Amino acid sequence: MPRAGLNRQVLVRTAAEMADEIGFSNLTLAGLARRFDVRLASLYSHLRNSDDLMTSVALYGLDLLADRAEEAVAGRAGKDALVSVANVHRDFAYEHPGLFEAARHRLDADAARDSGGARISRITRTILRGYALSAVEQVHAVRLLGSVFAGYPMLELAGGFAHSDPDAQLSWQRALDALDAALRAWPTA
Amino acid sequence: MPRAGLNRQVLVRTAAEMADEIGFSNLTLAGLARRFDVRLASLYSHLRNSDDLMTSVALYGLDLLADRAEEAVAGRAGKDALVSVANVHRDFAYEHPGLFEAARHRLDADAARDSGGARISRITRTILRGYALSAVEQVHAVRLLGSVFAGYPMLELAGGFAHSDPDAQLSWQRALDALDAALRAWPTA
DNA sequence: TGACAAAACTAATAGCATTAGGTTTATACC
DNA sequence: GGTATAAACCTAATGCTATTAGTTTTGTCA
Repeated sequence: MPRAGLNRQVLVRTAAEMADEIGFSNLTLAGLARRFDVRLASLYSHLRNSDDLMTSVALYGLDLLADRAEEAVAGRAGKDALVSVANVHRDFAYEHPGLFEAARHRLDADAARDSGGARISRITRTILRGYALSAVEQVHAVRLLGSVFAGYPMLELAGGFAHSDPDAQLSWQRALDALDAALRAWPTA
Repeated sequence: MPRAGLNRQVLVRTAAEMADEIGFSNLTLAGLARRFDVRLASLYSHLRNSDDLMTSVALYGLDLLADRAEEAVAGRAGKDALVSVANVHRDFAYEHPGLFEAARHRLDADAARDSGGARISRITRTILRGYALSAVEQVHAVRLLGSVFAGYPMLELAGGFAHSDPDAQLSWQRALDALDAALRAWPTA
């Protein structure tokens, strides 16, 4: 019988697809092994353990999101950049609910430092070049934006806004309008 | 040998404590049974299954949070109410990280409807009485506030803002200042 | 062709969840 | 006080996931 030809990258990418299909929290090594018609123990040639896979999927998701955010911000400024990057986050959550969930997987400090997460922070900061904020205030603003970029789609996917009257899409636009206004009139101490 | 004297409420309350100690995602029926020095199977006299426990803990957390938010908003208006309720969320996340995590556990539509989550939405809406927004715009604003109330502490606990230069507490105050400004100057279409 | 490393396997252990079915305990009633 | 009963708790068994140790197979390169 021929070999499956597994390697770390193929496993992580397939696990990422599975996470989007069944949810990151339902992802298992056993399920991944079944997907390749391979015995569970065989995966240990390529992965240290279960958490290694989960962490890798989380990092993969963060990188993918950072790539898209990078494209989205290129050549834009001000509200244009804000809306563009914000939509990348929300679209990503819809397209890749499993990876979006994975992105909240706890990373150790080392892994976190040079992850896509750190890149996303930097990208978010470039949005702010279109607004007049001091360096310190920029950090505050990045944190606020990050909260909304992560929090809004999370609540939306969790069904928090489900089928209630004003469309979630409209609320999202309003939220971005409000954030733009807040950034333009940023209250300095 | 005397009975443990278990019942659903005691189990859920203890599970809630355990969630805060070890994390909601590490909560297991087996661990709960050990806590009471009882066989795992015995729990099934009081709980339908594992998800029943998780859901119950989630609802317990939402109720507790809603109670605190209710107290916090009473007799306040405008920015005073905003800051007060916002701090309830953030303090809750620090005091009860497990329950805060549990609050994001997916609920079915029935359970969600009359959960503390729905109550929290209503409470958030009463904050807005201090600002001049139409009924529809209030819903948009509630969603924005909810995103920040959930998203900011989540990122903060996840270590997203960890030990980087401006204190997370200061960024939080700035975020609330900005939200207050955004609500006062809410951009209407 | 034969040696070697890596890939994949078998087998064993351990933990959690769940169900079926048997005991024990508290209690309510005679 | 004795006894019936429901509920609380138990044992036992099954199936799933994760992990490790040790073995066989396969591709490749000399």
